Formats: sequence, C-alpha cells, structure tokens
Amino acid sequence: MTIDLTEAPTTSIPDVFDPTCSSRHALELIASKWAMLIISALEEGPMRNAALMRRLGDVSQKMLTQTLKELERNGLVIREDKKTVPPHVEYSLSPVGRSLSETLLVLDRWAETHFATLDAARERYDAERER
Amino acid sequence: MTIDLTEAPTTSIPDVFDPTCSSRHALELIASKWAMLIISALEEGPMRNAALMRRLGDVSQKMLTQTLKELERNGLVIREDKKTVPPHVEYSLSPVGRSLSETLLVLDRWAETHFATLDAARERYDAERER
DNA sequence: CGGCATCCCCGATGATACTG
DNA sequence: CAGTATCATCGGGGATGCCG
Repeated sequence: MTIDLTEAPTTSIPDVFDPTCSSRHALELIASKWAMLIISALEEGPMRNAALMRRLGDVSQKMLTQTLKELERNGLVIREDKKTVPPHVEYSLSPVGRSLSETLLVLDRWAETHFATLDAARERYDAERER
Repeated sequence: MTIDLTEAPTTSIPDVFDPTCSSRHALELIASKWAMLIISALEEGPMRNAALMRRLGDVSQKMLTQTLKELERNGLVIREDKKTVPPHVEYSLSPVGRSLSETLLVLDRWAETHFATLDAARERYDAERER
C-alpha cells in the first residue's frame, strides 16, 4: 500500500515554505533559467525545437531538450511528435502550463520594467566597495 | 569613459528574450531557489538572519548570506545593521523588492495550488517509461 | 548573533560530434 | 530536423571552523 499524493491528507495547508511540501518542488522547477523562458515563449503558441532555439537566443540544444523533457514530465508542456521524416516535433503548453505562463509573463514584464533600477543599484553597490 | 546603463539607448525595447538585455539578468537573479523564497518571506515584514533561517527551513547559513548579499547588491533587499553587541541585523524589502514580491506571491500561490497536478503527471510519466 | 573563510564535491551546463 | 552521447568545466552549494 502506497500513499497517493493526489489526494493527500489536508492536515496541513500547502506551503512553499515547508521544505517537505511538494509545492516547493513545483517552485524549484520554475526557478531555472530556461524553464521560465521556455514557458513564456510557448505562451506565444506551439513551437518546434529550432524555433525555440532561435527565440531563446542562447540556449544549447542539450539544455533545451533537457528542460523541455522535464517540463513535459511535470505535465506543463505537451510534446507532439508528428512521426514524419524529416522529424517534426511540436511543443505546446498544457492547461496547467498555460495557467503558469500567465504569472510568468507578469514576471517578465517586471524584469523588463525594473532592470534599469537593478543595474543602477548594482553599480552603486560595487562602486562603494572597491574603494 | 564608460557606458552608463542607467540611461542606455532606447533603440530596442526591453526584452527578456534578448540575451544581451539586462532584463535577462534580472530574471536570472530571481531564478534561484532561495532568492524567490527569501523575497516572499520578507514580504511578511523585516526579518533577522535567524528568523529567515527558521522560515525557510532548510537553507544553509552560507546560501542565506550569499543570496541576501546578492539581493542587496541589486537593490531588492535592504540590510540594516544596528551595530549593537551582540549583533542585530535586519533585512527588509526595498520598494522595488516589494513590487517584485507581489508577483512572486502569485507564483507561490500557483505552486501551492497546482503542485498535486504536477506530482500526478510526473508519476504517470515515470510509470510509463520504466516498463 | 551574524557571517566570513576554507575546503570540497557533485550536478548543472556547455561544446562538440554523431545518429535516425 | 530533432535528438543523443560524450567529455570537460564551472560554479552552486554543503560542512566545518573561526571571528567581531
């Protein structure tokens, strides 16, 4: 007999601050450079391997495949192999993935809005120390 | 003569997908296991080192200090050393940090809401392969 | 109490070349 | 075109001990 996490006891409220709660795992999945960007990219619509590489700009083939696989494993991304030759594989967001992408887009916009502030702060901080 | 990024040319729109845009840097700053949690934690109010350790549960002293320093460097976190003995150092969110924490809390809630779905997908995925 | 310094290890990430 | 395999590396991250 095994414990089915999908109907885990509600004895404790899901809490990302609880290291044993698998919501932490969900968070760490996102807390990866490429995962965030890939999901954001796929929000624009289904994409193929090559298209994703171009969109992300500087991801290696290896990391792209690896991250996509991990996202697919967790049900955030759907992989569709059209089984043609030459190969044609399309990646798209699952419903859960789409619910996540909305939040991530807010994050993207935050970064695009405030990066200058961060840059300035960093410069000030560094200048202050190296004296 | 150096280039001042704080008034960088507006020839291009800030784009997280542009590897050369420092908004990418901002994003990667967040894309770290502890940075996200620390900022979320500080949203609850100023905290001391020990309190943060307790709140996060399983962070090492080293990573906590290190991440806090990085966040301070980028102007997201404010470090106030009360210069007493024994030491009393308080960390709090800067205005920019607070603007970020709002988004991150949405992310936290997303994780706490959907982690079961991810768990289930992962289990299915793994079961399907090891046959 | 906070936190720096040091040692050390492993996994994340990348570059390159090869395959169906 | 998509993906795997292999090798090399670099830095994240933990453990420990010392300091103001």
